[in-house]
Amino acid sequence: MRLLQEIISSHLENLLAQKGIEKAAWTSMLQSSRESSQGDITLPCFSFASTFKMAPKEIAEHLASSFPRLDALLSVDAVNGYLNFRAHPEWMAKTVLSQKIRIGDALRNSRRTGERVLIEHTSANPNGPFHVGRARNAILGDTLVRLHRLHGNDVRAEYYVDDMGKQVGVLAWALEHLSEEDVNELLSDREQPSQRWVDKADHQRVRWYQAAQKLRKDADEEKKAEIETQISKLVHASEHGDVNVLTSFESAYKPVLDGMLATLSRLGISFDTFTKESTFVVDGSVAKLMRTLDALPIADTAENGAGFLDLGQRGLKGKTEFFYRRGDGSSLYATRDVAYHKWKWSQSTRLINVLGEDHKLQAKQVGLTLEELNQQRPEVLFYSFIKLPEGKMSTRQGNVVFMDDLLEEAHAQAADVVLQLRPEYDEHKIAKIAEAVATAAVRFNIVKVSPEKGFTFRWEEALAFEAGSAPFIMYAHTRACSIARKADGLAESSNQLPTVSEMPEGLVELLRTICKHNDVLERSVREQKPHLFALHMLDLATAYNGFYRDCAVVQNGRVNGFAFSISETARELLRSGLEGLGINPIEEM
RNA sequence: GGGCGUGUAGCACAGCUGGAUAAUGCGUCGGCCUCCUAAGCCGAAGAUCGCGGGUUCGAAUCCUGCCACGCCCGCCA
Repeated sequence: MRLLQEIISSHLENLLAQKGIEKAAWTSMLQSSRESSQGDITLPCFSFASTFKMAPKEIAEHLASSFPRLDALLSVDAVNGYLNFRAHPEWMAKTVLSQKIRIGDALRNSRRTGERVLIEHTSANPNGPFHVGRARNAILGDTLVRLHRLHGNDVRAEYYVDDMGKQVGVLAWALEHLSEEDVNELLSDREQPSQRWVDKADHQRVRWYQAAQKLRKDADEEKKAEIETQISKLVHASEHGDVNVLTSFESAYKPVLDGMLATLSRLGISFDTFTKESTFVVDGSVAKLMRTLDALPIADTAENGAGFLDLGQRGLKGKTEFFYRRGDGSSLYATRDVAYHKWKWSQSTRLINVLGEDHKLQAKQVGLTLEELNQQRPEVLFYSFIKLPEGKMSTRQGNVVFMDDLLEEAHAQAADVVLQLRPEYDEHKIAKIAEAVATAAVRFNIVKVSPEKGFTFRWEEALAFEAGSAPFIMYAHTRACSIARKADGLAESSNQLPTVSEMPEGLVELLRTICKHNDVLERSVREQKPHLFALHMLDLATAYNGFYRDCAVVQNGRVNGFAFSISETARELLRSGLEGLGINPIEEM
């Protein structure tokens, strides 16, 4: 539709310039119609009233009558002060078939934009399995990665591995000091973990972590002090770049991380690069950074020698001290994050981070510090947490839904549905479809809502396979695939472009939706709003279903060439769009 | 206490760079399989856009006060 807007814009410019109205004054007002029954593009004329010295209604009428007749437009109407433009269906059909609407593709043929984007997402501490809450980051991040690729950007998906500090220290300590019996005894009051995952390292080792946390909290004072001393020693060593300790940490968390990545892999999520937090301690860049920060005008030192920046001078409200060095000289998580970001800027021209809302303050501090170092702050996509109907999702309280369990349940329920709907399919085929449907439903359920909305996880919604869900879009795609199979090898009955009067509503609506496709993708990528594209894909599927209802592509053994071309275009957009959402575009279901 | 975010039909959610009759899905009620896969299609009912004030020709959208909920306010990560 952007194309149409540009066409209208160029003609409008002449008309309005005669009245002395500059393009800048109205260009943002020329927009997609809110009231789609009235037109496709609308210009509200109210603000011209004083310049024209006419009522808005008359201005719109005047503009409508003097607007030139164009092939691209079916009508130009004035309604109550609005100037409404309706796209000509024949023009839309020609535009769609002439490939002016770029057909996106997640894997190949993308138009390159030349933009290099580094998207960091997930970066979860490798201390236990993903629950649905933590997975929102991965799903949002991976969708963003895919949409950027679909749009033609060069994208690198990066996982920042938290391989030092307290959390990994606790895990490493536990694995060394606690036996399986110790762990079982410490966690005896908890629900036993699912037998299904006993061999999966993330589910296995998290018990050591939990047991250690329990000891740190509940053991007698003497024992607690001993444990704290041992862990502190490890953490301290890691923060000073002790390679032996870091290596032992790695052997503690690596299997956990691999287990977590296996879960993500089932959802179609993968990473191009992994960068370890310790890298920047070991290579000296953190120490160098701290010296640079010391020299800043807003830097200051606390009584015990700790270093901080007074970000209040840069507009930060509330607590304004941002500590980057402890009294003992070691770095903090945030310091390393600044060093990491400096390095990231050396790798790419655009940085995007996906972070939970709890990181907002931290991200602000890091951003301000980067600006203080004459570097840009990264773009950040913040998301709110997923709650359970019973309350907050928390590993500690055992109040969680593990992604592994959700996927198993989703698969089982999807398989039931397939079996019921397609009893003729064999076991293998059912399993394949069920897996695609299950993972798609789970991803889509999360990605379709705006990230800042804190939503409550409900099984029945995550496992909905009807309209408004991923399977609805997948189903429209399988219909298009089915038509393509049927049409293969058949003779064409005609290949004429129909006239407007011959075009049914379903066809026109599909053309309209296809014309919007890349506008939505572009906006989704520019504004970091994956849900916009997800919702557009629902619209596209709905529009395709309307086309399917109104236009017979294959009839009496003959293929309508025109309708088939439109169907094929929609099929390609559905396929690539589904891939952009991380959904396997299966051809039958 | 301070900062940030959210509040839209029974439920969930879109719209928030101001524009017309507030979009969509679930649920409810009613209809459609001799016809390219009915995981579909068609129709109906259902909304004081949290509450009050302000700006404007025009406010769900901007400003302001209040209320409710979430997150943050470690020399933790």
